[in-house]
Amino acid sequence: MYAHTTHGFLASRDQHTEIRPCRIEPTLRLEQGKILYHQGDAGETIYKVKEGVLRLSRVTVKGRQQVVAFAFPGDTFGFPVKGRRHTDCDALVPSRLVVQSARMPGDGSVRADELASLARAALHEIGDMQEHLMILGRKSSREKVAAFLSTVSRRLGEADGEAIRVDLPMGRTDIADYLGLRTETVSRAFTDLRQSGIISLGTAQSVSILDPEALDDIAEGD
Amino acid sequence: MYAHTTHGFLASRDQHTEIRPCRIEPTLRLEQGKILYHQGDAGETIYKVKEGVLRLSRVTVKGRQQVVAFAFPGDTFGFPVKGRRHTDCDALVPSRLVVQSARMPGDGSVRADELASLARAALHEIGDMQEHLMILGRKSSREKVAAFLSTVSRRLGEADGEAIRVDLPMGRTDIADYLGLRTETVSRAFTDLRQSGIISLGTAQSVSILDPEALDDIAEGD
DNA sequence: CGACTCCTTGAGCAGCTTCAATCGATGTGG
DNA sequence: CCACATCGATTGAAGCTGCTCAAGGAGTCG
Repeated sequence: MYAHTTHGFLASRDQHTEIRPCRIEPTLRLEQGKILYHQGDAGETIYKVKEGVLRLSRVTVKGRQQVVAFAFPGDTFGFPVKGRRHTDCDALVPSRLVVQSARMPGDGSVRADELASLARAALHEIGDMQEHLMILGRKSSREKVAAFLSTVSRRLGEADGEAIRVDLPMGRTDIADYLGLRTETVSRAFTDLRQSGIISLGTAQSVSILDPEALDDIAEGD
Repeated sequence: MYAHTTHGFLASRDQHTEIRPCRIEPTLRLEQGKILYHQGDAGETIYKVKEGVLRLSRVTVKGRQQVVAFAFPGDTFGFPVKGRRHTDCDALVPSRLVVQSARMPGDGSVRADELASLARAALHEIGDMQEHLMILGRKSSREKVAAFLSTVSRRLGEADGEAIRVDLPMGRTDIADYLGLRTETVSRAFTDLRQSGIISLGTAQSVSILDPEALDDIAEGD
């Protein structure tokens, strides 16, 4: 079970779900496992993660899942294309989100700074997805897992002397579906990295990265 | 040599970003093989393809290439992240581009409709990249090549009775680098599809899709 | 404690890659 | 005009990586 880390996340006074009309940025609470939206849903909003981790995924005809992205605190996600969601989205851990408009001019009054914020976030998202493409297309299983751990540790990790501790909010299946692998292969890669002395595992979820530099070397080493 | 089709695209991706005749939209010509920009270059513009095909790619430390995307007529590409290009870009065939600003508010005066056009194109790009992720993560070589041919035929193909004829502007190596495969594997997939009677090959570049429906079935069949 | 879920490990197999040779189209020089 | 060189595409054979199927271990919760 995921023990939520309390460090570093933005604190908010408002713990309520209700949308207050006087506020520009209504927040939303999402319990673990709850679905925010489905692929194909109509939607004109985007979300910014205040706390928690979300999973964006698509399911294929044959029932296999591709995790398109994980959304960490600070990330903006949910960009609709032609007013439709292109992925499913659910919460891996209890999460809090800020809801923002993603309406285009012509649909009504849109503020320029809102639009710019949307554009900037979308551009950032494109950069992230290109990284993901590099991982999927050009890496071995070991390299993929190393790259994944490196990224996650930068987003969720806590310094622990030389090491970095991370409490993974997602299971092996999610990691596999993100990297285009099977859970068995991910598990073997974890074991491999552990036996190389690069990481250590408390539970399966709690990872210590003992040698971040070596991890990055493996991740880069296409 | 690639003979550019000047008419008869089966699909055009032109959004409602009509160029207004009163404004000066600078166009750019790019010869075959010429580089438009490199990864890491500073840039505040985006480009819309009027004619031709561009290749967006990134090179890894070990010299292998990942083709992130192909830009076909009607596509907008080149979104800078934090003012930097995230890929290399070069022309696979002689191309003509429309140059557009991608500056954000704060950098100067930016028109709302320009910004909205940028945002819309970026959102569209995200959708395309998600498709690419699905292809890279969850498909066999045969399925990847089928999905690729299906996409390209919709963008560049000319109807030919039941069949669709396509003149591929890219070589086997580019296709392989796009799909996360080796050229030999791509070649074998072409041969496979040919022997199944789904496609036929004039030269290696000129493909006829004899059974588009069967091709899509293979492409979907995760 | 026992049922459940998820992770790990093992063995065999399939698909993709690797290395190598051949073919075909194109271009060049004699 | 033909011989030859060149580059990309194709084909073959062998090896390796990741997948499949299967069993066992570890943590969780009733």
